[in-house]
Amino acid sequence: MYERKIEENLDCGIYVASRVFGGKWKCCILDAINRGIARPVDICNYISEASKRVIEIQLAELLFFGIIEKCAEDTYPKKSAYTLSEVGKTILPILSQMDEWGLSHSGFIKERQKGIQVS
Amino acid sequence: MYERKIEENLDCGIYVASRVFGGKWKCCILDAINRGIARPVDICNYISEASKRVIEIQLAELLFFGIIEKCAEDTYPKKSAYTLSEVGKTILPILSQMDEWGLSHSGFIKERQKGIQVS
DNA sequence: CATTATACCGAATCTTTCTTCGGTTATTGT
DNA sequence: ACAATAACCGAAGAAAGATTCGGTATAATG
Repeated sequence: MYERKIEENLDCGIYVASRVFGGKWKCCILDAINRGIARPVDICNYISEASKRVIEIQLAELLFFGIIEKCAEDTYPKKSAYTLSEVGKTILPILSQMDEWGLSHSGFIKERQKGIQVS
Repeated sequence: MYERKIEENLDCGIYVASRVFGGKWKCCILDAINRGIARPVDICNYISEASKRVIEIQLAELLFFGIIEKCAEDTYPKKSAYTLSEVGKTILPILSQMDEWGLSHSGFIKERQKGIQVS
């Protein structure tokens, strides 16, 4: 976790949302957990492009914000297992909407990106 | 605009979405334009916390992606004016959803942030 | 009981993004 | 014509975020 130098504006809802489930991998992590991939190792394997460390950090953050829960009731796993909290589940519809939007416009965006290494 | 060193995964809808309207200020810019704040100066004043430069850059990016349009038909303004494109308008419901989510959970998040300068 | 796997953590480094600052060009208003 | 304002750009550097690497502790396995 990082020390901020510039104050945040938590009065903007969009800012709060991107604070909580923005970032490069948090959505993927939530998606994984929602699919029942509960243990850190499994999440890391599922999102193999991401570094192990960032998944650890973001799991900790999601836990901190109460978006996910760490369960002791280890049915299958050996140790840690995460599930979505009630609050966490309220994020899912937003994620699907974003995913849907992105997928239906990805061709268009890819076209624009072609031959362009900048953004 | 910045030169990327790591390739992007445009096959993930969420990634595409955050590529197009993620970032620190793009949502605010879209919100401003949606409210009829059309000219760059006015947008800068509306989002006074953001630097002028980043608004210029992100306006250019939104224009590049076809999310906004630059209009020559200057009714009121002296020079540039931006409006949401048809594609741009499809983003609005997602923004409201995010805003709504953020606002209804901001108290909770603020509480967690208290006395903590990290995230 | 030694080995292995898992869950974490800290620090250094690197990439991406944002900000600051100093420009140029063109339009507006007097 | 001349200042003032607006739009836009480039480059340097700061800040945020991600990655890499090397740890410790503890639980599972043979």
